Amino acid sequence: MDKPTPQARRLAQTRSEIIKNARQIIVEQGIEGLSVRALADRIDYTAGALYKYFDSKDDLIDAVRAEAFERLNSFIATRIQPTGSAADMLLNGGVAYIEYAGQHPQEYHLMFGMEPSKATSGEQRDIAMRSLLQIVEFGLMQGEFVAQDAYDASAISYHCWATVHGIASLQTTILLDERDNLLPLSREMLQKVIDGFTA
Amino acid sequence: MDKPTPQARRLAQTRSEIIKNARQIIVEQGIEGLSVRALADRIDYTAGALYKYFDSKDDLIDAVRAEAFERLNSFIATRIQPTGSAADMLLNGGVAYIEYAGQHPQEYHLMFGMEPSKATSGEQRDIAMRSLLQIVEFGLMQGEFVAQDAYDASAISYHCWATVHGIASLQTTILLDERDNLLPLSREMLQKVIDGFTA
DNA sequence: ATACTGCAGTAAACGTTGTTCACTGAGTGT
DNA sequence: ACACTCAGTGAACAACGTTTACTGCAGTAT
Repeated sequence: MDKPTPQARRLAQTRSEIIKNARQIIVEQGIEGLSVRALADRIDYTAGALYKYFDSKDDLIDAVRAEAFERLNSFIATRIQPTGSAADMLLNGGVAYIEYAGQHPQEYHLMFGMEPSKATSGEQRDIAMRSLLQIVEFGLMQGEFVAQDAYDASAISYHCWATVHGIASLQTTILLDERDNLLPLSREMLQKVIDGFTA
Repeated sequence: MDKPTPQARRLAQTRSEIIKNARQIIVEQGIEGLSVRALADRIDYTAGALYKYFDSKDDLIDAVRAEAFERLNSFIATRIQPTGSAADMLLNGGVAYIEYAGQHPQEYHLMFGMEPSKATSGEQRDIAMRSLLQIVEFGLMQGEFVAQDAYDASAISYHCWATVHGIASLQTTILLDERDNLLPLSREMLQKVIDGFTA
């Protein structure tokens, strides 16, 4: 079922080529450097041609954003080994998140710096959210973490998410202090947060 | 010295009128709704006229951003009474920050959602940073807080800043959970962070 | 009073942006 | 050989940020 016809393959191929080059422009020059014409020139197309593949520039950007979320998610996944404790998974996953944001500031800004306005990328974000929630629930279930009142699993997830996101965001915009490397400090901060709900 | 001549007064007056209306457009329609022509129309000017008051649109936006920082800073200041403990100041200040961000999402996005690129607004941001650092140092000095290793005053500030910023940022973009009111939970999370470095 | 000067504001233009649309030309199925 | 689909073109559109030559008024000096 759903055998991809050759035409459909070509279409998908071109589409992903467009997305790939759009991403490269963003990485090199930031989101402001991405114009439909500049992107078309880069792949020897005409500006109008791109509208056979995307309804609008916003649509295109959202596709790039969705891909960025995928990259972020899979990078984090490589840093989490399911054998470890829930605390380790949270810590390593969070640090990976911060590290990725630091190494890909333009992509990170694309993902979180502006309102998504489309649903495609939101899906990917929800995936990340759910896996975070699963880890927390796992930790709660086997007594590694402890909840109280309104500070339940989703609240704990929210707290971790917010901490990691806050650190990553500050890191890309403001270097509050001139440290050689913020990662160890980030790890320490995250560890403190995790300690806050560890039994 | 520095008696403001009538012309200078008028110039400053018009300038602030422009900023005020730019802010209103942003609040009503978001940053995307702000065009030089739309702004000029609103105050019965011509687009070109605004360039007598600002070098560029970016310049204008940065002025709006600087004003937004001032508003945020003074709002926080009203919620901090210097008589209380350092922990209370951090908690109330942080909650005020989150509250303000929730009530003025467009302004918040303007302040932190994009790279500043200009220095005028960065100044205001540094002011907020310094007063935060002062509170932490105050708390450390009288033994209310405790530092360790690399987790010194600036690291603690950074942690608070990141937490508050992360919560505020998530709040304006993603409502992870459908809660009636996120403020109590935010307060609780912030309290936990503060507990982490309280003696 | 008169002429000069500086400056606030205008109107029109320029180049670039996102987007649309009538068209072309090559490939495919019959 | 024919018709049809469809990826891609090129010109046009309105809106954008910005610049420039110009206008007319306020204030000042003579």
